[in-house]
Amino acid sequence: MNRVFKALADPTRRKVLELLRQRPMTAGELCEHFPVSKPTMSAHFNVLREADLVDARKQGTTVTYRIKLSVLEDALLGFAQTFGFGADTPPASDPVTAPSKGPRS
Amino acid sequence: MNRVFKALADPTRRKVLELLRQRPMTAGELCEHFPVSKPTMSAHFNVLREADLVDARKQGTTVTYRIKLSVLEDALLGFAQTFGFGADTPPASDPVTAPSKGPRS
DNA sequence: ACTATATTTAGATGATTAGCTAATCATCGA
DNA sequence: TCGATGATTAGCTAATCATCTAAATATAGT
Repeated sequence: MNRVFKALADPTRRKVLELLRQRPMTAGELCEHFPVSKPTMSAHFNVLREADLVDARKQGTTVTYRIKLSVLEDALLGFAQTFGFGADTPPASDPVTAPSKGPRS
Repeated sequence: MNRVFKALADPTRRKVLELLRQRPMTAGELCEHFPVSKPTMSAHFNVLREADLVDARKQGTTVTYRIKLSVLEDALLGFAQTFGFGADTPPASDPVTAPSKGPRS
């Protein structure tokens, strides 16, 4: 999950995900949307793959990237629920800070 | 919003936010929960403040940090809605990729 | 005014990151 | 088999980042 947030920290990568939300796209197709070199984009794709946010499928000479929506959803909503918003699930009762569990005072 | 995601990219800072979810805490109190030096924590607090995720209130010699839940919620759920989950709002129709607007093909 | 406490600032360092160009790999069509 | 195309790898640089120690600042209490 740390990797997911690290991946989301870069605006280029967030925009890649938004593009992939519409439809799967090849590496080259994605590259056309950004003013950076293809190797740079390839590195971004790697970060997204290592975060398990996208799936890469090679077909012939092209690689098609597809967003893994459920992974993004789990990370995002899971974190959101920790703070009590985004769903009906109550905020986590953090054992560290829960009553009479913390080492404080 | 970029600053928010940058801030969330570090696990220490995410944990600070989780601690502040329970109650406002002073800088020193927060520091006790982490195995890093106080100046390092101070830097993390700065990042969180610049992302507008926390509010710093000085009282005498101590500084009390308070989470700004609405800012976190707006960023998190706003982004989540872009992808169609987390709320009843439909996913954004990205003008860049919407039909007959993109420079593609 | 002096001292102790809470926190931040300054300055340095090692690690990571985003970016580039050039080169390589892999696949397809002729 | 060659050459073109799509994509990644290698190797580099500049910038950012997390961390540290030492010093500075600010406030409170004596």
